[in-house]
Amino acid sequence: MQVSDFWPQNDDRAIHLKEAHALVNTLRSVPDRVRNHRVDAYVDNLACVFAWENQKGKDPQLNNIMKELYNFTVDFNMDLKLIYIPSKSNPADSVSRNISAQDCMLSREKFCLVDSTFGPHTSMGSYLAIPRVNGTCLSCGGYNYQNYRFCQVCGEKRWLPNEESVDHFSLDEYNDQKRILHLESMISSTAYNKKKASLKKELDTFLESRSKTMISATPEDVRLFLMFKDKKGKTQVHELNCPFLGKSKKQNCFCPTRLASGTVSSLMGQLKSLFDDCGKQGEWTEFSLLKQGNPVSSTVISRYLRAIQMEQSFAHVPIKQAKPVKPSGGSLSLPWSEGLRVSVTPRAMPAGASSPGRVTHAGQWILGADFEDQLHYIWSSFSALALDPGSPRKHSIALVGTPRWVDGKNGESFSFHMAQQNKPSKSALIHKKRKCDDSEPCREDDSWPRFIVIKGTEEKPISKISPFVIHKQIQSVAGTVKKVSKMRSGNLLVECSNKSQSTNLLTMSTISNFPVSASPHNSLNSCKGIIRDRSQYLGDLTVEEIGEELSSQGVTNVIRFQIKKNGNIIKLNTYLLTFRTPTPPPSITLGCFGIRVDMFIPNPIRCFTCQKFGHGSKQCRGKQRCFKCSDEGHEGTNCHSESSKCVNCGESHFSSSRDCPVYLKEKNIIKIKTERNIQLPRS
DNA sequence: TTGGCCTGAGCGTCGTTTAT
DNA sequence: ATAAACGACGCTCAGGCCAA
Repeated sequence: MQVSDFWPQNDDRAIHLKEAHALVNTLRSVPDRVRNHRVDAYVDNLACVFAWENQKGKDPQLNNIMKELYNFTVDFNMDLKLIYIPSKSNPADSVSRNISAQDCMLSREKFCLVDSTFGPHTSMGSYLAIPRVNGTCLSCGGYNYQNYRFCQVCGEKRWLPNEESVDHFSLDEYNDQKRILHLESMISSTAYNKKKASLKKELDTFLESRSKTMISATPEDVRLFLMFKDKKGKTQVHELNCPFLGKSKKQNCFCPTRLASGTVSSLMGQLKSLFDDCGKQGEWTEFSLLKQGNPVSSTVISRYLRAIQMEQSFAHVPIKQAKPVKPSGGSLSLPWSEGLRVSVTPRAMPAGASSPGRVTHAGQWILGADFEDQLHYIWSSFSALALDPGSPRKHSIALVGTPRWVDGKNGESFSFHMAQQNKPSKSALIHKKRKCDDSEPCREDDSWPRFIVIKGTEEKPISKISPFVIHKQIQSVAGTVKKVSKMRSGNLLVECSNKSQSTNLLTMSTISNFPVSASPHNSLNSCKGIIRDRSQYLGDLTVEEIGEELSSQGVTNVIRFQIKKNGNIIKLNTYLLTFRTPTPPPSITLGCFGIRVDMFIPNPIRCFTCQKFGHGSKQCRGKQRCFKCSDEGHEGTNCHSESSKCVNCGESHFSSSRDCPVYLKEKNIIKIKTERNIQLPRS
């Protein structure tokens, strides 16, 4: 029901008086609806709201209207509550800004001018300010201006004595209507519109079953409709442990069939268009008092689509129709992220071009700091193949992930783009895909972050959120995880059992409407290992070259140990490798030679200022002590004492001694920490 | 043959960067 | 400061494919 009225043009009262008066008039116009009721009225004027709430105001005129309003509520036994709504969110406001019928009227002077210039004319009826006179319609008996060709009351064509007069305003309504219908039918006869009409019918039926219409539908209704459609899909989405993972066509397994993510996206487009057509346009305003806009524009729906896309990318759903990829001159202009899934079929590797350590397998997950190198390699090898005229062109590259990067040093999230003008895309799907050759199953690798840190915000740290809510949220996002513990910083440390849990947790952005961020743990997801190249397979290769060769075996960084002897730097045959897995592999291959990998147990850090273990001099808050005599106030280089005393154990040896019992104890703690991959306090 | 699923091409819009 | 160029993205639509 819509009630509307207009103020006289000469009403120059202040807007708050008009608003208050309008409220009184509105209530008066619907007495039966408000009598004996509690009424919430949305008003876009704060002065009115405050005057009513406080039962007084500064403006006597406003107070008079409020008294009138009060009397009305008493007479009608009504409990009235005024709620403020900003003008831009107030649907009634937009109506009041529309052109009214009165606005469309010609003034008497303008009408006479038009009439004298163009002669007698038709239609417009009540939209003209001139009275209808001189002439009665034979059909309805209504009064008309004598030369009108059509009755101003019923629209019937009238016989006129002067048919020859020129009528510029007359329309060939019949033929125009016919043409409009023809044009309309052309539009509605297209396949797309037929589909849309069919979809609308289906949506109407669905909404009817929920006692809703398109006008009252919410994003939740739309999501339920999409889920209803989802059940009719024919794309089989395999579980991660299904042997048919990555296979196309229907397989003989119990994995569910769903709508392809592209179809869901297409459906969303059609639904959005349908809601637009019925007047529900613009962004969905979930948090305003009056929910309005297009429900398909809601974040509920876009998150649903993202989830579907993610689910199907994890399930390696192959793309049915494929198009060739055109490499853009070798320049890498892809947004990158942590946790991208790279899907490259083995045939994408040009024969002979891939060195043994660099083959990227289908379904491989690229994580962490070596991402850039790997992506460069994939892209260059792929480009090389695509540019090769003899290429069988049956390979694919697909990168799917979330554009987010976590700084390994500071643990901060920031967006990143390389060789890219614009910001990285929000879309998870980064590059077009080509037809997957499913002759070879996709291989899972285990380089996914097992330990995820979930941080709250300063306003709402994790500790302020109910543990039950946290538990439920983690359950809903990732299922039953291996372990959840609280870190000393107050953040949550979640240990995942499988890759999908890890990936799902990394997408978590809220817990109970409070923003949180999830990122891989900085140290627990990687480890270090030692290789001793006694046979000198590696010769004089640089660490960069070695790192590149070993990257496919999970190596993200290589450091070669060296010592200083007589002022000369001597390179040792011991290498420190960083792996992107929580534990190092027992061995790796250097080309065709296997070599054992030992756990790297770092030496305890001793502070050069206070000589205590566990921190460096940069973080030291203690006083300067001598490593020789343990006295305060001077360094060991300036020590003239003949006796020695350890700062840590008090025995007569230098604080730097490797035989110090405190040093040995520290070393043992670090060994336990490293071997069990646990945090220092627990070890 | 028909209807529905599925995907990619094309187009328009918007935001950002670069050139003038 | 402004225009042009560029890329990302959303939406529309057509056509291939497949099952009933």
